[in-house]
Amino acid sequence: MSAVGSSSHVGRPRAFDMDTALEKALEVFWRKGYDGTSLSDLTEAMGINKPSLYAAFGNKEQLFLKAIELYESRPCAFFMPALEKPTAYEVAEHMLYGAAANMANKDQPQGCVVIQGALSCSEAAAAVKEALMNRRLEGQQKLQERFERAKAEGDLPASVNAETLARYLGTVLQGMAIQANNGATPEQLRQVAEMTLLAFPR
Amino acid sequence: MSAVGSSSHVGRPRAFDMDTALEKALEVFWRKGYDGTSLSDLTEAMGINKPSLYAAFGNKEQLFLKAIELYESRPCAFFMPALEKPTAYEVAEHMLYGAAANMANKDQPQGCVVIQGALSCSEAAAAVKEALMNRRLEGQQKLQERFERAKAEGDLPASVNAETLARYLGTVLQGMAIQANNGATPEQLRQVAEMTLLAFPR
DNA sequence: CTAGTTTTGTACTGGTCGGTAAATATATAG
DNA sequence: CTATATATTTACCGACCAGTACAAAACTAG
Repeated sequence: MSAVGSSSHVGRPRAFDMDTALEKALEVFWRKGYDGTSLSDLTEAMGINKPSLYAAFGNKEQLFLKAIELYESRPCAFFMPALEKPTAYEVAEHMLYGAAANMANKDQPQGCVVIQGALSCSEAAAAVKEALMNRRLEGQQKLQERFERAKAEGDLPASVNAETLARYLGTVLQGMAIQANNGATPEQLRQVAEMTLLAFPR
Repeated sequence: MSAVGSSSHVGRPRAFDMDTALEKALEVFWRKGYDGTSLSDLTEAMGINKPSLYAAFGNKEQLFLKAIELYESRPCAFFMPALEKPTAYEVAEHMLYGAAANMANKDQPQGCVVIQGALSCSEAAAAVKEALMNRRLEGQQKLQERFERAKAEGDLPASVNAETLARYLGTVLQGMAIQANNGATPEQLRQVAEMTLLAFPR
């Protein structure tokens, strides 16, 4: 066993950076959706040839799933951080205003790739569609659990239905993606966030 | 000029019904989206061959647009009828509960084809995407105008921002389509509708 | 009947799809 | 240096894409 630094590779070194290539792929999938994105779109945006793409990421489907993982783990992702706010109301608040800022951010495609990546799609995209469905359901489930915890902590009244509250919030967040897709500005989405919070139990 | 009854046609008669064929096409586009639907999907579902499709409907894009027209003029469409309710609150109420029933209706694809037909899509679908965007904006505009009328009629307080209210409602309605796509039941969507109305000015 | 008109099924177009085989290039290990 | 391992480029695969040419079929008009 030889002492190995963090990078001792045999063979020709990769000529591109996998992370930045994955960012490029994410951007294309985000704008065009899974069905609407061709391998040519991807290789052109990533600046690599097809065999390099397949060697590095598997195939189109696996590349998409890796892009989604990147999307959710980005520094600008707002969902998970919002869950950690101290009160249920602040959770909702940060999530809604985070979505308003993020989904209408002009520096990236409008909306949310988890929502619009494969909403209606071909059979070829069925697995991808299901993966995205599960992500959305898991997000809502986490929100529900957070609200159940808030009830246990006395932060929300016991009369509140955590599942309904989570679904209401999830519905607005998902609707915001469509609004952003339609050209809504961050300010307009903030107004929606403000109205949404009016229905929140205090 | 000869007196013409409603049906005097020269040439070989069409062997299929255009309306039912268009219904079938709508169902496919609804489930698979514009990019995800192939001409083979369409001809198979419609029970006709490609030349018949092209002769009757133009091409894939025109067929899609005609299917959307059909969708919006269906008897089960809820949007336009809701606009005619006497009060702003009832407008919102009927729209939300109509959406809950319609979008999660198990007898048809889940969600709304105007929302999910071409959300993220290829360049080939750009015209279709824009047409759907405009439909969504027009719907929200009609809602806004209805709420402005309600303010003029004293049915809504003058302090209400009709545009924001319309956007809030539009956001929830669009979010409901995603929820339905995720398998939400009509009852679950009704609960969302109920919460949404809590934020409505009375 | 014939002439004219439209729809039908079959077969085909050039182009693009996702994916890969094979040869060449560039690194490390010894 | 040689041997080995990995990445690169080029060229290609069969399948499918949206769309169409063409001739046979089925109707009306006269």
